[in-house]
Amino acid sequence: MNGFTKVSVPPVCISHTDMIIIMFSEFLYFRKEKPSSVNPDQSVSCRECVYSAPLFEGLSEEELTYLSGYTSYQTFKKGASVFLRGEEILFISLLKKGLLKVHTSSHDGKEQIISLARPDDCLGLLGVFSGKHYQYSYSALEESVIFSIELSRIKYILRRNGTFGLKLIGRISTAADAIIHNAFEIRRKNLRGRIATILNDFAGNIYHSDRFDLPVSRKEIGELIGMTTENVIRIFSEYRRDGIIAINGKTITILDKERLNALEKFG
Amino acid sequence: MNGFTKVSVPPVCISHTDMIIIMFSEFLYFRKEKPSSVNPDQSVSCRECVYSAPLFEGLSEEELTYLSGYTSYQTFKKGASVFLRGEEILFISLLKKGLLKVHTSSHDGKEQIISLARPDDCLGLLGVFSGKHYQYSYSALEESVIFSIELSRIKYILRRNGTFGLKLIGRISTAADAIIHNAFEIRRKNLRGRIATILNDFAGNIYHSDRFDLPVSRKEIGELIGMTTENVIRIFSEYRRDGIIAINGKTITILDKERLNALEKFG
DNA sequence: CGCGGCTTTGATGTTCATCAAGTAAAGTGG
DNA sequence: CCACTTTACTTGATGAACATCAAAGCCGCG
Repeated sequence: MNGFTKVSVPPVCISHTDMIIIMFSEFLYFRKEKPSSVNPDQSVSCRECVYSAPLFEGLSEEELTYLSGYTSYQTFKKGASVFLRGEEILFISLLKKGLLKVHTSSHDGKEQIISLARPDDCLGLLGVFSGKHYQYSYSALEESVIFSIELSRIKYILRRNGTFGLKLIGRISTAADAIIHNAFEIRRKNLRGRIATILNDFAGNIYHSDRFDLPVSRKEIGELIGMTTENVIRIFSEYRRDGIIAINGKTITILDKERLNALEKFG
Repeated sequence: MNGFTKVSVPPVCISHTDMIIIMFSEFLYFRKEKPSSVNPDQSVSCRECVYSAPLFEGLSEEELTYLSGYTSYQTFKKGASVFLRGEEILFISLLKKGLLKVHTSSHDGKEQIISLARPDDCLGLLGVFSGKHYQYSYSALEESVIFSIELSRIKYILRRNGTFGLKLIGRISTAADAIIHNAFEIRRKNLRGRIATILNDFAGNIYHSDRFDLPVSRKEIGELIGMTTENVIRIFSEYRRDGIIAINGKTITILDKERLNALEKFG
């Protein structure tokens, strides 16, 4: 029903003896489409990933080894679907590199983007413990690398290590709170303010540069901040005419940060 | 800074020998204003409350007894402030009876209501594990009873009982997800649909009756679903003219549920 | 009794979505 | 690789939805 089937394990992971176990685990599924491009970069390993993720600080050596034995990773090309709404959640997934959109479509077919997932974000964390299925779909906006740890193994650790639970709760809370805060902030703002907000977000929080390539279409920006494609474009054009930004296709350069900040606050 | 100071412990709780300990605990604070009316109803006890709350299912007798020793309760009159944004979170609080609004005001002074807290909801659960302070304010819309369990004691249990942690995570996830889902649903809808939604929410989820007294002003409804007071009233009037609802001051009667449902879906 | 907050209605203007139409860019199949 | 199709982008015109402003009645409260 949801497009899952077994597929070859990424080569780096196969080299772990531990990983062999996974192949026989009833919990192991991969997406029907082959991983769009398995990253051959040998510097990325599951063990290293688990060991270095801030989420797992405080776990014992033993626990880390245990988890890394049930970890795999996949690379997704730009545009590829990572998880679909309704799929069963079998992993805790950690975005290691890239950018995802978390989205859903309402019954009348209109797409809504709930949030963007950035490196070190966990995927589906909200839904994991309140339901068995993803509540939103996840799609790659850039080439993205995702580490997946079997959910049942995480739960095994959770039951034994309350401190880890506290940490995970913190993770979930922070992520959820950011989404909620954002949703209400966006709602308060007029269209000019919303565009200013998202531009500052890309420049400040995602790309850390005043010049960046938009990873999303104008339409997707509209879906993210609740406005129509046409108005996204209109306000982009307006900001360009006013010398606040420069636009070259997908490339945006912020020219007048002060006015943009003022616009973010007051529309 | 935030209006906390010691105050007499509610009588029922004082009767627990365990509770005496609380009085000397550095963690014990009560609000500066006396609890607006301490409920003398002897049928409500902290022990009973902790034992019966679904959140605590699965805890051992010992653990329950431990927690109930660090539990107190307070009654808040309609309109009273329960927690203020920015206050330190010292308790996990459980709304036992009544209705609260979870709200905040933006820097330009406009109020926004994030959600309504119903009986059995936990207060500030989102913020507890991501920060030390309440992110939103909580105010009573009806006379409300709140049980508070010392946060440090909860954490003590959490570290030792991973299953309880899993349960709490589920709680947090579910609550956060409901808020997020709601926020995006409301955003999709036009004003007519929003009013229909909130009327159905009051009738179906809160009062379980087609006839109920609105616990909020028209202004607050606007703050909750993102529209102006005037338009809330206008659409109320429109629905009354169309025979969908009857209005008598704060009393609302839903007359035509089918049309209301249709309006909720399609505006 | 008078004041302030809540409610209500009408008039007005702004903001924003929709529609339409055209250009550019990007994928697709022969 | 080119013709073809589709998708993304852009601008303008129009109207609908919604906020704002104004005015008046109502109610509770000190």
